[in-house]
Amino acid sequence: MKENKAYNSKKLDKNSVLPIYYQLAKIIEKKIVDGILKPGEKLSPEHELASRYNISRMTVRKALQELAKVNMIYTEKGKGTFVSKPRLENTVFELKDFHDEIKKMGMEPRTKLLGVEIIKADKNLAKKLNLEINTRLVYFRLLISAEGEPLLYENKYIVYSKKMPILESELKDPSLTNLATQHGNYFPTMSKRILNAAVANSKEAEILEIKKNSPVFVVEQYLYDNEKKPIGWGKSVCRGDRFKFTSYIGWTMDSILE
Amino acid sequence: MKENKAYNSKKLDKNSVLPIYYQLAKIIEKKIVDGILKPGEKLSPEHELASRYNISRMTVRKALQELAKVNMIYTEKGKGTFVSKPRLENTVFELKDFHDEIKKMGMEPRTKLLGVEIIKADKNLAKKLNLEINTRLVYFRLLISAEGEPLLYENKYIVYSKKMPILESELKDPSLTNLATQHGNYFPTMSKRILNAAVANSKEAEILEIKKNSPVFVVEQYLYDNEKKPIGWGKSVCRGDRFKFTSYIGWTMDSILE
DNA sequence: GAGTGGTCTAGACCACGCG
DNA sequence: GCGTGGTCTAGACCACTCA
Repeated sequence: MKENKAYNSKKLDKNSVLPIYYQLAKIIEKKIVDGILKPGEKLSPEHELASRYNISRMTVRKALQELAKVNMIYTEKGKGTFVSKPRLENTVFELKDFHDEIKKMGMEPRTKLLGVEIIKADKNLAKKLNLEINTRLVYFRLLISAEGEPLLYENKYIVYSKKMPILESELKDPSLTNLATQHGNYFPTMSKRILNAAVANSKEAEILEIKKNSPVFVVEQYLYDNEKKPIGWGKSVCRGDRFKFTSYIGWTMDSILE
Repeated sequence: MKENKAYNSKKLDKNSVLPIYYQLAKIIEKKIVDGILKPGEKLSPEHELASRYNISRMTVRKALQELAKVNMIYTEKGKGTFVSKPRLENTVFELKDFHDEIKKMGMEPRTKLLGVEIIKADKNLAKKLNLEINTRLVYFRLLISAEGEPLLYENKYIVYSKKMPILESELKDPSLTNLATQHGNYFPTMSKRILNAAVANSKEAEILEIKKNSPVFVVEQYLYDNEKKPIGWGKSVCRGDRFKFTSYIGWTMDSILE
């Protein structure tokens, strides 16, 4: 095709505070966003970019790496580097610890411990945690509120392994990971979460002070140790009228180097 | 502290098919997972790792980069490299195009076009798309099903800018991005999505063949061009009994080099 | 076999954090 | 001032792809 007339190359300022690889990445990004380089098209080979801009190939690679990190380009070994098709549908919704989520919303979360007890696993829990029936578990019931309004009702079960008082400080971080670390001998290394849409049942509605059958998010969390053995399970019911998940995705590189 | 007795260093196999940086990353990962290196602790400086393992510093950096990519370590300029605290609550839920989601579930999606028309923006749409009232929009109504069962009801609005017939092939990818690319003169570069929990209203319930007030996910999507001007908006209602979002997070590096 | 990206080296200079 | 990570160079060899 040879549509690269090359001498339209913007210059790199080697004395700039901005790293050269960043400047180059920006130049290529602009060509893509402006449509000079179209999705599917092949970029010039690395060695050619290196000689064209009078920089080392490693620096070119660093620039391309940044663009690859945000999915604007991809490489195929032995073939070349290509412009990706924009896939603005591939978004991710972040869900951090709910305490953090609430802080992010600009409020101060408060945790109320509704109950803690040692229980024996029933059939259902035994199955979820892949344990024998009657294995002892620590069972937490928590209510998280902000500004006097209940937001979140949580039930968490941790495999019991050591006696530990409930510390006031724990309520500052009632995440499953933290509870398991405090109340179990296991070191959690893996976690699985499932997000469901549901409606509040009578009990949940009462606790959350919403109407029965109001929409809620239900987040289940499984926690595993480094041998993939389950060590905890939790279920959080969040008010649908107070939580939503937002995600942004951009066909730009703005995320890097903020 | 000097707890690095150093000569416990596992050896690197320079003739292995596995890259050296990957072998080193795995060695360090193991030290972290085994608790030899604890969260918050400082790693040996890069130059020290380089000389200890008889490799170049650039290779050490590549190894550390891989670990940083999965948040096991982080660097602080001028200070050093440190082991992160495990944050198993910081998960992300992926939501690709619904067509892809359905395929991922092992089913073959079918899209039915319930209607297309050119409409004029009312007050509500004008506000959402930041346009004048009465601006012309293309309005799509879609129903996506799999195995004879309706799963998803979508309403999408694209800023009208060129006449285009509705192509059969479009229904293979009825994503907002694709529709906007086909039916607008704008090149979408940014997208925002909002995920809500809700209950189906009468109309949605009828179309999705579920009971009124059943739980549903509602995904709103805004699409912008490279000047951040809105060019499309959509609302997808998904059956809560058929969709859930799952996410895994692991304190390991297994994702790299698949 | 020619062209490509993936890995690696052995140096170098810099800006930053801290005492 | 010293130690640290961040950037950069000018080479090298390899494995892969495709004609």
